[in-house]
Amino acid sequence: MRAGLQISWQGIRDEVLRRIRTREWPPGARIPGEADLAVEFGCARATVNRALREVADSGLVERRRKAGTRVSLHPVRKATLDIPVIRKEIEARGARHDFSLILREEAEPPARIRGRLLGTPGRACLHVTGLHLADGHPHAFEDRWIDIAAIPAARDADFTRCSPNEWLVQNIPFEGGDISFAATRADAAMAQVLECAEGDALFVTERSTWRNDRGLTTVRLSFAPGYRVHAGL
Amino acid sequence: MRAGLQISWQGIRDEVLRRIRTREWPPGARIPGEADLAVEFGCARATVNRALREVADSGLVERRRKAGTRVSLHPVRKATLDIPVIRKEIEARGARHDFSLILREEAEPPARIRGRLLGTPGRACLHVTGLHLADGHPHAFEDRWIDIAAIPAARDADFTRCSPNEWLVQNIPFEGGDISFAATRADAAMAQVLECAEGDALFVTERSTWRNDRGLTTVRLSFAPGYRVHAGL
DNA sequence: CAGTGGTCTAGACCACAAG
DNA sequence: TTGTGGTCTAGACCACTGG
Repeated sequence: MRAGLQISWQGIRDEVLRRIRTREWPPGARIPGEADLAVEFGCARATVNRALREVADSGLVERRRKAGTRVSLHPVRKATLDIPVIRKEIEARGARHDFSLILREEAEPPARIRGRLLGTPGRACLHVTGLHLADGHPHAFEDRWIDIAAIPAARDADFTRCSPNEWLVQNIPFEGGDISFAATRADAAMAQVLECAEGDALFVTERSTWRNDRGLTTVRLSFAPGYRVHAGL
Repeated sequence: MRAGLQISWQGIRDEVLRRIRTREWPPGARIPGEADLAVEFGCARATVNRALREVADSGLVERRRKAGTRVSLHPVRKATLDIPVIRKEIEARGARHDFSLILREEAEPPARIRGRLLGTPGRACLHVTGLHLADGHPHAFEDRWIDIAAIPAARDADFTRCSPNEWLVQNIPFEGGDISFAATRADAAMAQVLECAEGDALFVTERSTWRNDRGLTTVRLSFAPGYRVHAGL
C-alpha cells in the first residue's frame, strides 16, 4: 500500500492540464512517458493512461506509440453539441410542441438529395415536409427525404402527429451521419411558413444518416429567425 | 488462459450497438450488468466497462450505479466539431491566409460584452477588429474583446500580422469556454467589409473563454456568405 | 442496506513506428 | 530493433443510489 493519498485519474488530468497551461510543458514538448508519470504520481500506469487519454481526446496533446506524448502545437478545440429531438428541445424550454404535416409524397429526389442518400437514380423516396411549432409559433421547417427501400416501415408511418424527426429517432437506429450548419435568406415560401419576413436570415442545418454505408434519410431544418445553437468547448 | 480468441473493447462495443440496433435490447430496457457481460464475452469486467463507457458517452445508453445500464429512450445525438484556428482552416482548403487589422482600441466594453467576460464595470478592455482573408477575399470578420487585466501580454501583442484569433490560441491556454452559432443579416458596414450585399445571411459564431471562472476573451466571427460548418455524428 | 457501476492496481503482452 | 502507448486481466475497494 502507498503512504500518500489515493490520486484519481481526474487529479492527474488536472495536473497535466496545469503543466501545459503554465508552459512547464510548452507546446511541442514531449512529456514524460506513462511509466515515469506513474512513478511520479505514485499510481498505476493504467491510471496515468486514462488521464492522458482524456487530455488527448480534448486535443491538447498528441500521442503516438514510440514517439511518446507531445503537447499540441496547434490545439484544435473540439466542441461537443447535443442534438436533441426537436420536440424535446422545445419542451426543455417549457413550451408545447406540435408538428404540422405539410407535404407527403413519393417522388424521385433531385440529384443533390440523391447524392446525399447515396441512392441510385430511379429509386423512389418518401418526401415529407412539415412545421415544428413551439407554443403555436413556427419553430423550424423540416424538409426530409427518406429512402423507402432502406426504411420500408416509413411508408406506413403516421407523420401527422409524430414528426419524421421523432419517428426516425425512435424507430431507425443508425450508425453514422454528418451534419452541417449554414445561414440562408428566407425566400417567399419559407417566410410564409415560418411567419417571418422575406430575406430574413435563417439558421439551417442539414443532416444525413446512414447504416452500412447506405443512406437512410437526409433532412434540412430551417429555423425561425433568432434560433441559436450552443455548445461547450 | 481462455480458449477462444481475445476480444477487444471495440468488439464488445460493436456487439452492444448491434443489440441495441436490432432491438434485442429495446429502448428503455435494462441490459445485463457488467459482471454478467464479462462472463458472456469471456473477458474482464474492466473491458466491458470500457466498452459500455464509450456507448454511454455517445448517448445511446444511460448508466447509474445501482440502477444499472439502460438503453436511452430518447438518445441525444452528440456531434463533435473541430474548431481550428482560422488560418489553419483556410490553409487546409489550399488558400492563403491574411489578416487585416481594422481597429485596435482600449475601451470599456458594452454591457453585453462585459457580461460575457464576467468583468466588472469600469475595467478596461482591449477591443480588436479585423478581417480574415482567403486568397485575398473576405472570409470572416473578427470582433474581439480581451480583458487586459486577465491577459496583460495582449497589450504588447502585434495583431497586424498575427490575428488575435491565432495569438490567443498560441499564447493563452484556457480552461473552459462556450460557443454559439446563429444567422444574422449583414448590415451596411458588415456588407462593405465582407464585400457582400446588405441583408445577406451571415453565419455568425460567438465564443467566450475563461480560466478560473474569469473571463479572458469573447469574440464574434461573422463569416462571408456561403460559409458552412461540418461535423460528424 | 445491498446491488451496480466507477476506479485503481500490479502485472503482462502486444502493436506500432521511430531510429 | 526497441521504446512507447494500447489494451487486457483478475482482483479489490469504493461511491452512489434504488428499494
